[in-house]
Formats: sequence, structure tokens, C-alpha cells
Amino acid sequence: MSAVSLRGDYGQPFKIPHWMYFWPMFSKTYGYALRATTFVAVHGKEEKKIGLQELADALDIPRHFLGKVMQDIVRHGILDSMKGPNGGFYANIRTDTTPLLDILVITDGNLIFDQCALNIKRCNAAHPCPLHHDFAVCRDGMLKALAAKTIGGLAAEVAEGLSFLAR
Amino acid sequence: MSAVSLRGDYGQPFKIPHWMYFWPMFSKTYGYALRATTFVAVHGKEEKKIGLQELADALDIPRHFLGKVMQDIVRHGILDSMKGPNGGFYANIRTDTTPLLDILVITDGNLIFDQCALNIKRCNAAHPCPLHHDFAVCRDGMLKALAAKTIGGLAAEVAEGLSFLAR
DNA sequence: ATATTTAAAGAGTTTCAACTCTTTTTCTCT
DNA sequence: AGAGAAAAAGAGTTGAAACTCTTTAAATAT
Repeated sequence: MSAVSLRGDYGQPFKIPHWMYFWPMFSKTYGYALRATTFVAVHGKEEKKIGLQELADALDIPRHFLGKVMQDIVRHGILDSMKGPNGGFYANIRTDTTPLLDILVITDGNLIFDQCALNIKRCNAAHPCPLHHDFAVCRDGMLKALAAKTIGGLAAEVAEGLSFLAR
Repeated sequence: MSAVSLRGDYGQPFKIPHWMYFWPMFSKTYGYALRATTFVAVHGKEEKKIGLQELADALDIPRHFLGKVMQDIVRHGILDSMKGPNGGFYANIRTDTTPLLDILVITDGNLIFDQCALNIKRCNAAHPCPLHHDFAVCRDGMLKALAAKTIGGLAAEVAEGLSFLAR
């Protein structure tokens, strides 16, 4: 873990190190919400609703916690739900056109981007922290993707087997 | 916060939204460690050590918590310290050449990058989650910067007034 | 040497995300 | 109408990061 060995490991071409296991960029809740919503968009119809248990099993998410998350998604109108026998979650008119960023706001709250990676009080292009620029590039790239991609787009990818929601 | 208003806000050119206040990418501890180490690299010499209180005041970091963080930095040999009157922290032979990534490992532990943004069990280029590619671009860019930049480089920027550690 | 200063060390406390468990409400089917 | 099924709601638990407080160890100055 010394400076030397790290520099050695990080020559070009850039290689992802094996000793890293978690990059805390989004909350787990966001991952749960996004995967579950997309799963319902793929598999759920009004005439074939997806139950909470089925959803939790398919995506390997704690059932009761997912209940809370889905409650929030439905309250915001991203999905619809129905109680009672054969009840569950299903897509509505808004589901497919919802940008991923909307769901991030629902689960992780409002993030102000003029606060920087290093948590200094005031950080902007005119008064930057040492990581301001690199961070801005990384973050804005991710934000663009989250604003451009929609649940419907993800659902199509998943339906075609191009990407995966579990395992 | 509806999908429509968000899409409206996010047309080109991409503009950072004002309602976001925090992007949880690094721990606060990492920010503290990086800023404090850089501050010492700029202002501390063996003949003019920087005391914990001075450091905490200059960077607006809780004193006792910073004590723990600095203890770790010193233990890993990134800085040296001395107890007693006129004691404090000062740069050593390794300080300036230390990559920022080393400090991330010290404060935030070992992160494995083959785990994806959405926390699914197995996620790689051949079996990607829907965000795998966008996330990889963002994360690898940030990692490259963290591996390439050094404390000495940051200290030079700060000394020239090009970037800032506090306020 | 002794008192003082300062980092190191250790033992709490607080806060919050993540998760669990229980109860209530609402819907359908008979 | 009544029973059962399923989401909604609410309250409790856990674990870890962030922070505080106190004590100890090591250095200097007198």
C-alpha cells in the first residue's frame, strides 16, 4: 500500500485495482429503486402486476426495505400499485419516460453540486478546491448520463439481454 | 421534481442544478486528510511544525477528529510528527511524491472496482448492469486523476493561489 | 528534574442509512 | 358480507461514520 507500489500499479494502460470493493457514489437505496423500477417496466403490466415478494426475490433485495422504497416510487408517480389479491406494482404512462436522475432525487434527495468533493465551504470554478476540475468532469459526465437515460431505455436494454438487473 | 421539469432543466448545454448539495463519493475523512496533508506540505517545515489546533482552525475541521486522521497519516509515513512544545506535523521525504490515491486507501480502505454502482452481485463488461459503462468512464477518470496527482502537485497549486484548501 | 506543551491513544456519544418486524388499510374473490 | 391477500404505514434495531472527551506518552524549556 505504499506510494511506490501504487504508482507501479497505475501505469498506462489504466487498470482497475482488484483490492477495491466499493465506490460510495449512490446510496444502496438508489440501486434498489432503479433496479426494481426497471424490472417492473420490463415484466409488469396492468394485467400482470409484480408483487413485492416476487420483486425482492428476483432482485435479491430485503423485502421489507424494498417495500419502503417502492412506496416512495409509487407516491412520486413513477409506477402504480394495487393492493389486494393479485395486487402489486405495474408501469404507468410516465414510467418509460422517467429519467434515471428523477429516481436519484427521490431516493438520495437534493444534491447541490456547488459543494465540492472535499467538503470545503465555498468551492467553484473561481475558487476551486484542488480536485474541483477533475471532480466536475467526472460528476457532470455521470449526471449527463443520468439525465439522458430513461427507465424505458434501460428496460429495452434489459429485455434484449444487453444488461442485467441481478446476479 | 417531476420528470418533465427535470428534463427541461437538463437540456444542452449541461448545467449543474442548484438544488443538489452533496455527492457522496469520498468520505469526509478523506477530504479532511487530503486538505490537512496538503496544508502541512505547503506551510510546515521541520523547523516550523504545524500544530493540531492550528491545522484544525485553518481548515475548519473538528480538532479531535482531525487528531485521529492525522495519526493515521503519520503512521503510514505520509507526514512526520513530533510531540512536546513546538511539536506538530511536518513534511518528510515521501510527502510530496505521495499520490492522492494513497490517502484514499488510508482513509476509505480498499475499494474493489469490479462491484458496480448498483450493487448487483456480479457486474463486469461481459455481464453489465445498466449503468456499468457510464459509471466505469466516470470512475476511471477520477481514479486516473487520483493516481496521477500528488500531494506535492497540490501543494504547488495552493502555494501559487490556483486552488484552495478552506473557506 | 520538573513543569509544560503537544501528539497519541482510547473510550464514549451521536447520527443516519440500512434493515426488520408488526399493524393497518385496501382490494378481490367467494 | 366476510375471508384472505397484498401494499402502506409506522415503529424498532443495527452498524458504521463522524465527532467528542479524557487520559497517557513524549518532547522541550526552565
